[in-house]
Amino acid sequence: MKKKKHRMTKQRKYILEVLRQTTIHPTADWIYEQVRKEIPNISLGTVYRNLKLLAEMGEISILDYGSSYSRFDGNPENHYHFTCTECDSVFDLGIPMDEFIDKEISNKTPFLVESHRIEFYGLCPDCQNKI
Amino acid sequence: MKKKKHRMTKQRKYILEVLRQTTIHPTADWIYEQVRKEIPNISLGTVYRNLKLLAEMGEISILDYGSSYSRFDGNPENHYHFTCTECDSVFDLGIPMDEFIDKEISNKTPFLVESHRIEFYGLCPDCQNKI
DNA sequence: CTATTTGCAAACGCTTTGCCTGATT
DNA sequence: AATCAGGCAAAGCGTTTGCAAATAG
Repeated sequence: MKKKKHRMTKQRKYILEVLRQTTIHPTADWIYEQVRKEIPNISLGTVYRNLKLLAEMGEISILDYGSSYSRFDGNPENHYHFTCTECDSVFDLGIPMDEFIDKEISNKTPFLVESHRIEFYGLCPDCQNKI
Repeated sequence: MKKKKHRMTKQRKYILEVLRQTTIHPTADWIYEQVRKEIPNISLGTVYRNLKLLAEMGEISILDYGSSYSRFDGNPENHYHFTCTECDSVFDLGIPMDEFIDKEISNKTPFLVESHRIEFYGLCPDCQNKI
């Protein structure tokens, strides 16, 4: 594992700056539009490459959920899931939904919370043994 | 709003059956492969159309995470989010992470939990006023 | 210098859609 | 007959990648 050197190009620097100065959790395209005001000929590919790199560097975070494709669940009831970070399997958790947390957050914040989902991450039994 | 009638075709029926008999939270493609064993000339498009319809009917649930594109966050620290179901805005919640929940789930289940994320859904202040 | 990064455009991969034929009521 | 669903293939769309030229250190 060789450590790579990262240059702080003006593109990278400005992308990070734009992201640090907003709280709207923008899409790549929105960021692209903002950066274009300063660096008109930047390409979308560069934006994507830098967002990915900045996330790897721990400077920002990405709010997708890992895989690119959807998963389907024969159980239509809301319930919690556990995703193994090693093998990507998704399991149902047999623990009950927290009934009160929505109300609690509604009281503590200006948001009216109607539902929530919790995703746990870690190692499934099989992968705990493999490592 | 007119209510549509849904016929229970053999394709739809078998897709639902496959999904009900597994707990692996499969992808559309995996479902397609399973159904093909029974209905060899079914098309992927039909699988997608039915999965979407079954979800609308409340028979199954889809584990994608809403929008098709990623959102980026200038804050690399893990924290909770609130998504407005009306305007799709994403907000940071100023509440602290629950430090103990990972251990609690690790104790109660066979999974080794290393982290979790919680997404709350409901109405943001602006949209509460609009409705 | 030279390894990294960029712009451009083409490719990717999952999902959706249009169109027409076939099935159901 | 009228409506709903399916098969097929093309289109869609956000994202990734290959490549030659540019550039940071």
